Amino acid sequence: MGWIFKRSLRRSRLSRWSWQRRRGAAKKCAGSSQVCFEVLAMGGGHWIRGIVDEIIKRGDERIVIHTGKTPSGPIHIGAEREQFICSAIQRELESRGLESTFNFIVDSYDPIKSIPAGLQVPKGFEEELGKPLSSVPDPFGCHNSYAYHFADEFIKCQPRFGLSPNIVYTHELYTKPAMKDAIRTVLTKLDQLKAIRRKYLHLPEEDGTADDWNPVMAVCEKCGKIALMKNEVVPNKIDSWDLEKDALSYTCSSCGHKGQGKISDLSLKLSWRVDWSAKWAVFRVTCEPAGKDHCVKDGAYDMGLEVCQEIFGYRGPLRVSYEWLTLGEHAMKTHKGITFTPAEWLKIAPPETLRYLILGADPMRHISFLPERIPDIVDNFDRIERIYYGIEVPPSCNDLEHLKDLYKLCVIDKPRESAPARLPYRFAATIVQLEPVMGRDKVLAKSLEYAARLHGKSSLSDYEAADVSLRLSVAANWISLYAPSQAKFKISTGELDIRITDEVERKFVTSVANLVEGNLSETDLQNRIFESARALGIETGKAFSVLYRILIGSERGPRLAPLLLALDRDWVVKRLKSTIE
RNA sequence: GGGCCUGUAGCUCAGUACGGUAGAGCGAUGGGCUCUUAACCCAUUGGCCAAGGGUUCAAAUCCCUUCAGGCCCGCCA
Repeated sequence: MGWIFKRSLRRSRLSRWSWQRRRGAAKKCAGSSQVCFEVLAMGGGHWIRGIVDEIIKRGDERIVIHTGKTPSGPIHIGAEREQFICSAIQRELESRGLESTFNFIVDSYDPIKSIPAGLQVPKGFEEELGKPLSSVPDPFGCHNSYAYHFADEFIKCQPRFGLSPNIVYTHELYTKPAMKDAIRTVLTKLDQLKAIRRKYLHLPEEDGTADDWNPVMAVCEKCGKIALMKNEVVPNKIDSWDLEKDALSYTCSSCGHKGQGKISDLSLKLSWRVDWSAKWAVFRVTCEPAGKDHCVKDGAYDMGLEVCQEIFGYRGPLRVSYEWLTLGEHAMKTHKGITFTPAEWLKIAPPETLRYLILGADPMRHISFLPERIPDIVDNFDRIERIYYGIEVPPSCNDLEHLKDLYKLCVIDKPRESAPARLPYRFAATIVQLEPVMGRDKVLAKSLEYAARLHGKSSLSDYEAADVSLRLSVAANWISLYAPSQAKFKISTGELDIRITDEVERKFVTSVANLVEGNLSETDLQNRIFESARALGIETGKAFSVLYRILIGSERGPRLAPLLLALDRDWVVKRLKSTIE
């Protein structure tokens, strides 16, 4: 009998730091013979603690944490939700002195069902549909297969996000004796399995003779396909088998080939609900998170647990269900080409901030992510970092324990001894736009100086300096790829149609032009501009916006003196004067 | 049709387990600052807590109904 880990959303929201766990009376789930417990976290801290309490309570000999993904195309950041939950479980276990194994199952043996929208593939690629992903060529030509290409793209990001699971490819796994045995078990207990399946799919009860379903699929030796992909998926059917002789025959639904051979030699696979259970049993999985789509009543997880128990004799893993991470309002769909990959995240934001986005939210909450909100996310991460180190006080003292836990789960390595000096993302996004005029070195130097000054340090450690540099480069990418127009500015080099008519403003612009010609230092120039504005009786805010309009066509802008000094002096003077002619 | 989840300020979300003055950040507005790298500080603004009903001295919170959105109920993963 599988244990169901039912997390009641209403009772487990992120910021109820003062959670309690209550072991409710066991209650029967309607329509299922399984027992549900409402598991609530006890005490303060992060929700991961409640999950780990449950894991420990199982008393498994070895703790095995699983995640899985089918590399049917680019793997998006939603898949990281599962990865990070596992990573967080592992860290929490570690902090309690417990070791665990973390496997990432790449379902490379699944057939390719469609070609994701927007993916450039060679001509005639449709011919590959129905083959296992592991034997479909890589359309980019850089990996041994389609499966490897997309799996690797995802996997190679993982160490940067602070995790390194063991990778298991199912096309390799299925050659192992343990999986062959699982297939033999399935064939032995086929009638029992059919009955379970009929129950979950709400099919009418039958005597079983008319039900010719069989979860064992064979890869055709002739055409290499495991299923026919037309309007629907038609798997290659098993015609007969003889377990005494370990023999099996099949018909290919694509090319019609009839093949036969030994179970130990043929390329066989189980269809997915049974496949999932078989893997749970083979690896003795303690816990596997799954998307809420699989976790609904009588869904794949429910059925999988029963199959695992009844057919394979293992009670199955603890379920942790999680909601989708959407791109704004849109669910990410690999086959529709709506994706945002971990690699894209790393281009525009520091890695720990994705952990923050995902682990900061209760698993059962939607996370709606939009790339233009990256600065908020990074700022919020910086804020919990300051709270962790006691530099800032959280709005409510109840938050403290949760936020400290959360911070520890987000940092890539271990928290440092003291708060690292960070360059604010918004600062980075601004100054980086001056790179064309200031040059990369000067931008970096200014940024290092600013980060040090903000944190009251005279110099930065190597780690801090590297982080400042990283933030500059991700902010630059964000500006060019995702920043909304109000975050961007451009030196307006084109013809100006601004004419300053107000007499006082004309005087102000003239005096600034003179100041720029005067070869002043940065601080002097900045101060003199203010003095000049005040002397003329213009509001300083208004005075500055006049200058920003002339230079970058915006009401506001980066600190003015450095901007003026970074630009070509003659050009600035000419430009300022052109507005008052 | 059956089931699960969601709906709180312009935006992102806390608060719902155990009913007790409607919260934060961002934004917007105003003010301040020998004065801004879209900064900072202060203040203000903002909500019929999706709608309706019920229970209660008291409901965002518990119960019922409705509406809107997401997802599952495929021999697919």
